[in-house]
Amino acid sequence: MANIRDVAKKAGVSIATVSATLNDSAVVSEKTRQRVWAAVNAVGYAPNAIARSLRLGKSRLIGVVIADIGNPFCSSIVRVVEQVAIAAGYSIIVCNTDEDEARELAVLDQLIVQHVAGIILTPVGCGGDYIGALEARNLPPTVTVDQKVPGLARDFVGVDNRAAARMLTDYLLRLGHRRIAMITGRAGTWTSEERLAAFIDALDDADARFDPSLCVPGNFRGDVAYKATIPLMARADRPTAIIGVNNVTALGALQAILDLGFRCPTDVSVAGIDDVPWGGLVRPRVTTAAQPVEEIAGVAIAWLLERIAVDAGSDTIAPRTQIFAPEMIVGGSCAPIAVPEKVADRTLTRTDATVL
Amino acid sequence: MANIRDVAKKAGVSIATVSATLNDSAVVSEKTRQRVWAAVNAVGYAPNAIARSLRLGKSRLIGVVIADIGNPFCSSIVRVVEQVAIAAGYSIIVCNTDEDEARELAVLDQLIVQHVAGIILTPVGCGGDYIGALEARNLPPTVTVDQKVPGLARDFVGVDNRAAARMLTDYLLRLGHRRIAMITGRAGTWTSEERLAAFIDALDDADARFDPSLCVPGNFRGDVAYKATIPLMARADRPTAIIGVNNVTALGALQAILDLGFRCPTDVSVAGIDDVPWGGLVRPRVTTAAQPVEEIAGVAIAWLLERIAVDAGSDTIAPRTQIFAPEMIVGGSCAPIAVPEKVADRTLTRTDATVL
DNA sequence: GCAGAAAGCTGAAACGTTTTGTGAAAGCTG
DNA sequence: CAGCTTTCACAAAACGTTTCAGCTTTCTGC
Repeated sequence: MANIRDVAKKAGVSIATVSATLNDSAVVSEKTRQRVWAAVNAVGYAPNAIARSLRLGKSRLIGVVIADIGNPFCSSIVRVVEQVAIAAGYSIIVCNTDEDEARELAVLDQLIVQHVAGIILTPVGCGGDYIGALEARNLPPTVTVDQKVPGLARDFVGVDNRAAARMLTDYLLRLGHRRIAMITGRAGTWTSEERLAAFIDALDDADARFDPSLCVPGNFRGDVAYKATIPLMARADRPTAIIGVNNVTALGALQAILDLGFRCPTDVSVAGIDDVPWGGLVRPRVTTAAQPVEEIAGVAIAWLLERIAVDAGSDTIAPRTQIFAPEMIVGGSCAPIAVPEKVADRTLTRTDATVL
Repeated sequence: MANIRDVAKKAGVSIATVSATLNDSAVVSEKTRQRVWAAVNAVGYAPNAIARSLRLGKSRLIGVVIADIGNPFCSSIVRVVEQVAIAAGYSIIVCNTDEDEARELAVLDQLIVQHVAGIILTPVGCGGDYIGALEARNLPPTVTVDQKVPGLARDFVGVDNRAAARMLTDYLLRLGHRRIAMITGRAGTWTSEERLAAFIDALDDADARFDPSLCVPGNFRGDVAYKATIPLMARADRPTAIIGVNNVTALGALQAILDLGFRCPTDVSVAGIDDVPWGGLVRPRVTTAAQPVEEIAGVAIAWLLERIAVDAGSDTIAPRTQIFAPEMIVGGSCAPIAVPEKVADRTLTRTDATVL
C-alpha cells in the first residue's frame, strides 16, 4: 500500500506539501498541486485512515448502539443512519446490546477506545447507577434514541409514548373492552413505564378497573411475549384484548393466540406500538400506533453530525429533545365486544368511526 | 484519557514494560506485573485502539458489506456476525450497498483504508470487470456470502439455489400449475441466474412450456416486485402461480395481488425463496424454500476469524465453499389447480402428500 | 571465583499522518 | 534597487502504541 512518502517522492515534493494539497489545509501553487495529484493517481494512494485518526485524535467512525438488531425498528434506524453517515464520509460501527445493560457499557467502552467521532445510542439501562456509569465514561458526542434516560443530559429523539399507549387503549375502550391486558417491556425503562402509565391512566379515566394481574412483564422481545401470552389466555377470566408494548411483542402475542387455537379478533383483540415491514400482510393486520422511524433516525443522525462538527470548534449545544407523534394504523385485530350496557353500545359506532 | 506513558510513570517502569505486561509479549517479574496493573487501574488506562492498529498495521474491526439491510435475511446475518465478532474481541462496521455495484466498491475502499482485519461480503456485482475490480483492490481476508461470484477465489457460504428453485417449481407443477411466472433478481447475479435456471429446468422436465414473457425482471427488492406484479396480473392469460426470487420479492408480489383484489391462493398461488421473521403470521403463509441463515452466517464468520488468525502466520488456506440445503416450508399460498387431464389430477394428491 | 547464560528491564525506532514554525523565493512599492 | 510583504515549500515534531536490540543484574555449573 502506497503511503504519503511514496507520493511525495514521486511528485518531488515533501510530505507536508502532499498533505496540504490533499486537505486544502494550506496554499499550494497550481503547478505543484497538479504534480501531487498526478503522483497520487500514479501510485494509487489513499490516505491511511488509522494514521489520520491517530494524529487527529478521532476517527471518522460513528458508533450505533442498538438494543436488538433483529427488531425491524432497530434495523430501520441502522439503515437510515448508515445512509446519511456514509454520505457525510463516516462509516458506522454497529453494536447490539440484546437489551443488556452490561453489554451496553462494554460496547460503549469498545467504541470509546476506537475514538469514534460520535454515538447513536438506544439506551437500555435506567436508574442512578446507570447514569453514573454513562457519565463516568467520557463519551464523544452522543444522541440517544427511542429510550429516554431521564436525568441524562444528552440529545434525545423519540416518540410520544404516552400518546401511543393512550390512543390504543382508548380505542379498545371505545370498542367496549374492559379486561385489557398489557405485555410490558423491561421494568424501569422509560419507554415501557410511560406506555404502561398512559395505559393505566386511560383505564382510570374510563372508570375501567386496572387489574395488575393483567399486566405481565415482557422485555420488548417477541419470544418472551409469546411465552407470556400463554398463561394469560389460559385464565378463566382471560382478557378480551391484549396490548403489546412494542411491535414484536404484539406479534408474539398474536402468534401465541393463534397457536393456542384462539381466533383474533373474535376471541381476543390485539394491538401494539410500532409497525413492522410487511405488517400489511399479517392477518389480522395488527392495529398499531406507528412511530415515524425514518424521521426519528434522520433527526438523530443529523443532530449527531451537527454536534460532531460544532464540537470541533469547542462550542457547546444544549441538550435537545424531539418527540414525534405516533400515527394510528387500524387493522383487523380489534373487534368490538358485546357490552351489556346499552349506552356503551351506542357510543361505540360513533367514536369508532372517528378513529377510522 | 490516560496513555501508556502515564501508566509507566505511575508504576515507575518504562512504557515497554507496561506494554509487555498488558500483552504478555515478554517475560515480566511478578512484582513489576502487579505494580503495572495497579497503575493501570489507578489511572483508568485503556489502550488506544487506533495507535495499536497503526503500529500493528491492522485494526480489530470487521467489515460487513450487505446488499440491503432492510431485508431480514441481511439483518440476520449482521446479528449473528456481530455476536460472534464481539465475543472474539472484534467490532463490526456495517455497510449497505443497496444492491449497487459502485457503492459496493466504494464501501470496500473505505474498509480497506480503515485496515479492517477482514470482510464479510454479500457481493452485488458480476462479470469480469467486477472481478477485476475486486482483485485490483487488495482485500484483507474475505468471506463471501449469499451471492457467489464465479471465478473469484474467495471463501463462499450460501444455499443451494438450484435445489431451492427446483423444489418450489416442482411443487407448483405437482399442484397442476403450468403458467408459472417468476420475478427474478438483478440480471447476471449468480443467485438470480441459478434460481431461474433451475426454474426453467423444472418446467422443461415436466414438459411445461417456459414462457419468457412470464419471467419478469426484479432486483431482489419488494417495492420493485410489487410494481412488476401488476402488469403480470393484468394480462388476460395471467399466470396461475408466481415465484419470487427471494423473500421480499414474494411478499411484494403477494401484496400487489391482494391490493389488486385478487385472492391468494384461489386466484393465484405464490411461492418464494427464503423466509421472513414472523412469516408464520402472514396470511396466507407464503410457501417457501428457507435458507438456514444463522448457520450460513455462523460458518462465514467462523471461517473469517480463522483466516484472520492464520493470515497472521502468513500461512494460506485454499478458498472453501459450503452450500447448505434449503428447507421447504409449505404455507397456504399455493393451491392445486383444476387440470383438464385426469392423469395429472390423480398424481396430484399423492405427490403432494409426500411433500407435506 | 569465574565465564557464560538467563532473566528482567529499557531506550529508541517505527507505523503514516497533520501541523507548526521557519526560511527561501518571488512580488510589490516607492 | 532597497525594503517589505506575500507566496510557497519544507523539516521536524507529535499522536500512542509495539517491538527490537542492548544493557544490567542475577543465576548456574564447574
